[in-house]
Amino acid sequence: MTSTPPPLDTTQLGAYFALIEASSLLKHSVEQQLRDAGDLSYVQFQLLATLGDAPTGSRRMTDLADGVVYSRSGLTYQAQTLEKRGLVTRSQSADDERGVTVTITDDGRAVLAEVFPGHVGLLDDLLFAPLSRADVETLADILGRARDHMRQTPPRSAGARRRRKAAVTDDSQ
Amino acid sequence: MTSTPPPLDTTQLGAYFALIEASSLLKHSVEQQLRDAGDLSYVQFQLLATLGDAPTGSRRMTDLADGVVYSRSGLTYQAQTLEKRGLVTRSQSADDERGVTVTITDDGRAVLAEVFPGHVGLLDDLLFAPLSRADVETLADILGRARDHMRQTPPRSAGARRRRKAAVTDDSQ
DNA sequence: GACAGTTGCTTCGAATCCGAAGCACATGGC
DNA sequence: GCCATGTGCTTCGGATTCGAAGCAACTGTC
Repeated sequence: MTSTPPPLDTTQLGAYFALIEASSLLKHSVEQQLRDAGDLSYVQFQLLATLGDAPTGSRRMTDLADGVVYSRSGLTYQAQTLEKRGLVTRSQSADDERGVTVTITDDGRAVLAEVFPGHVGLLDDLLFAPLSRADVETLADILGRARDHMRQTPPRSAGARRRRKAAVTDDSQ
Repeated sequence: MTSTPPPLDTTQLGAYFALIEASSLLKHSVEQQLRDAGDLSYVQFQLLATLGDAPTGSRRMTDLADGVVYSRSGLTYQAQTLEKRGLVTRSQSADDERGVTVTITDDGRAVLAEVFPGHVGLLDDLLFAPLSRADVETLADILGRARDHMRQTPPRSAGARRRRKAAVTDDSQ
């Protein structure tokens, strides 16, 4: 028997629903903007942005997948798509024969630059408009803690083959 | 083009990323739990929960779609799936011949009751564990406002049929 | 009542997504 | 070196998703 069907109180329920709804609404809108502005899906944008943010402009597949919270197979698919469009290149990792390093190209950076203003504008309109500066800071703090906690806490029955701790590979030095 | 790439400051970026990442991580974990506990996808759970929450246990398709931020066609697909499993029924609306009313069945409620404890438990572990009571309240407030704002603000291309883009030049008539 | 425009839902096709299985390389024990 | 096991990525099959197009019913105007 389930000992106690632990009822979430109204506040918790409200926070949970607000989180899910807000992120869904935002994601949908952003997705449309990205599609219009640069024919990118949300994941593709996230990937390009992640790569563009990296010092070397490149990352390993697994790290990318973890970064954007995506399945490995899904990432393979998207990486292929992006490669076909010339926005990234894929090459064998230097130190690990089976590793694949994904690198953003100049075209990729160009597309990124193309969509970014609109992206930011949309965020301002939809997400930040009704929020004060303090709200945004608080939000970043609270959700940041939640995210960090979830990243550390493996799902109860992680079916994954094995969870490996990140050994931050410091690139060229 | 926009000559001013309005740069989001670090805090805004942090809030945005935290929102996306937190909701993604949460959604993925919840999805697994729902799959294991009751063979439900996240949307299906949302639909059942929405119906179970309604006084009459039923809603119109469009209202459901809006509620869970979903496409109409996607909802049709899921409603069919749920109907095949006997968790909901679909019937013609009384007042509108073309409207379809979806109603949760006893089996549907049973499945809902089956997965709910685990669902709540997971939320406690993943989302609420690192947050104080005040955090949760604040979160509900801020994200609630953001959600309400987004619900009111039609996306630039709302997709409604009557809403035609100005860019389309065939303004026949 | 007939008409045109609108709305509710479904069908259709194509894209995207995931988990499981598979392949290739890596690593440790012998 | 050789095997067992672990890890990185891809392939495969199936499920899910969306937008556009289509059909049926509603609405207002005349």
